[in-house]
Amino acid sequence: MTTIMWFRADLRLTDHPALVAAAAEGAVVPVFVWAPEEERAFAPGGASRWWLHHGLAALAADLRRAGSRLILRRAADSLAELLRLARECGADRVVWSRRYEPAAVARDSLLKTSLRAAGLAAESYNAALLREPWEVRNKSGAPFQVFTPFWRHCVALGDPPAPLDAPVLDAPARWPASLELEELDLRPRIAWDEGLREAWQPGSAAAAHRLREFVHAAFADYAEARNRPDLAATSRLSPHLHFGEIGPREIWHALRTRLEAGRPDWRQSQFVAELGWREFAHHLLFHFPSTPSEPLRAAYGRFPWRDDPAALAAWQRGLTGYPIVDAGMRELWRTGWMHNRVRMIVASFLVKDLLLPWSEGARWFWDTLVDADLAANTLGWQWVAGCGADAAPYFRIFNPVGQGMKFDPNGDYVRRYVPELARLPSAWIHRPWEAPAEILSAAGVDLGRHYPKPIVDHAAARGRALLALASLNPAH
DNA sequence: CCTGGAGTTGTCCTA
DNA sequence: TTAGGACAACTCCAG
Repeated sequence: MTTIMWFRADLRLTDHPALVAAAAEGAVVPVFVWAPEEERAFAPGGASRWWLHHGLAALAADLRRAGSRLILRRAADSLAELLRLARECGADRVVWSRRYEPAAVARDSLLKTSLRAAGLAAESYNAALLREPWEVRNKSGAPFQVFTPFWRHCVALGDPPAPLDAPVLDAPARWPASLELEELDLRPRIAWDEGLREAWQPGSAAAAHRLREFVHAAFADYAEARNRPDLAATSRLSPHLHFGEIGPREIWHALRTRLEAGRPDWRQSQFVAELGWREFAHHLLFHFPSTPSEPLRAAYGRFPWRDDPAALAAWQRGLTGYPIVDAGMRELWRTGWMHNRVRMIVASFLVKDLLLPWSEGARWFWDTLVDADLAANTLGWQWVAGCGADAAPYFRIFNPVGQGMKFDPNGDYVRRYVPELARLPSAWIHRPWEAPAEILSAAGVDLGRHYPKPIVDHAAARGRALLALASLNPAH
């Protein structure tokens, strides 16, 4: 038997049930088909394509070391391309790892039926989640919509299966033709990716390395330090997880091996709960597939969002006049990533201070994040906007000054990404418009020239947001 | 079916 | 200075 291993968001060789199934019987033809049109409204953005380019290069190298290859194709229709590939190499089976985005679910189920109708075997497997979304149900048989009971339930189900070793791959009698990686045209035409190259190394080897470093150095302090964008206290595994360069089961068992003896309660740790949020996001996306574009709470459909292209542009470029917001937006633009605490701050600012639609923020994140993930992005934005599952209460409006002083107390994060403020003392760096004139001039800052004055007054904007939110309540 | 407790990440005012 | 309560109402979920 010859099996096509259809890679998508599972760019690794370990803990890969589909690959193990493929290798168990006969030859394996590893394939990646670039078909962004099939993702509908959510084709990968620029930063994701950059990561994908390098992630595919890394996977191809891993496969070469295993005596195999990665066949690359560009197609408008994955089904037709897989059928063509099967003819070219005499394959009689196609296997893949499941995806959970609505467009992918629809495409994959149709594709499975069609492959079988064409006389090929077709099987899908779980490489991305601890549990399948349909396996997790509350006591009434419905999907969960609140995180805490969801995660309690998941943890009570016990440890997920142990990760699988990378299988031995037999080559097929004849290889189909492949494009060169450059021909997929995933890299930017103009070289804006310098910051990404400095910040990231895609690939499963780098992911494994990052996990080892994190467990060794940062896990113990994670619950506190994870909120500090000025420290390197988070795992930064999110893009690796999104592209499947490492799987959650591998993380789970690495933690178990490392921590079980000294810290038997590790399953209740904050970091493991973050894996839980990733699971919860996929659970919600699978069961509520309209949420990437529609609020889960229907009342928010009539929220009075503003239309203000100038304010949106100021937010996107990091020119709002609120240093912690601008630092975050510039970190995103430069490195393709933003610290989680700062994601909440900038999102709250867009949605509540500027009253701009959460979907605009989600769209910008989608294009600029190397870890852009439809499940996580949708949950995060709807949570901040208050219209999602387990959402923030309406009165929770982040104060960008208070958040800055609390979580970037020395201003180092702001200084790194907003260099025009670098010489301001910590006491003023999160509120330069309140600094005495002599402090500003000593720091070389001319507000309105070197750095903008605040584009909205936070106290006034907060009042406006509370009024707008109250308008959703029929009693008002 | 009913009931009651609870719900990631805040802010601001008052005593 | 600091601690505590108000800030809506609703829906989810378990018992």
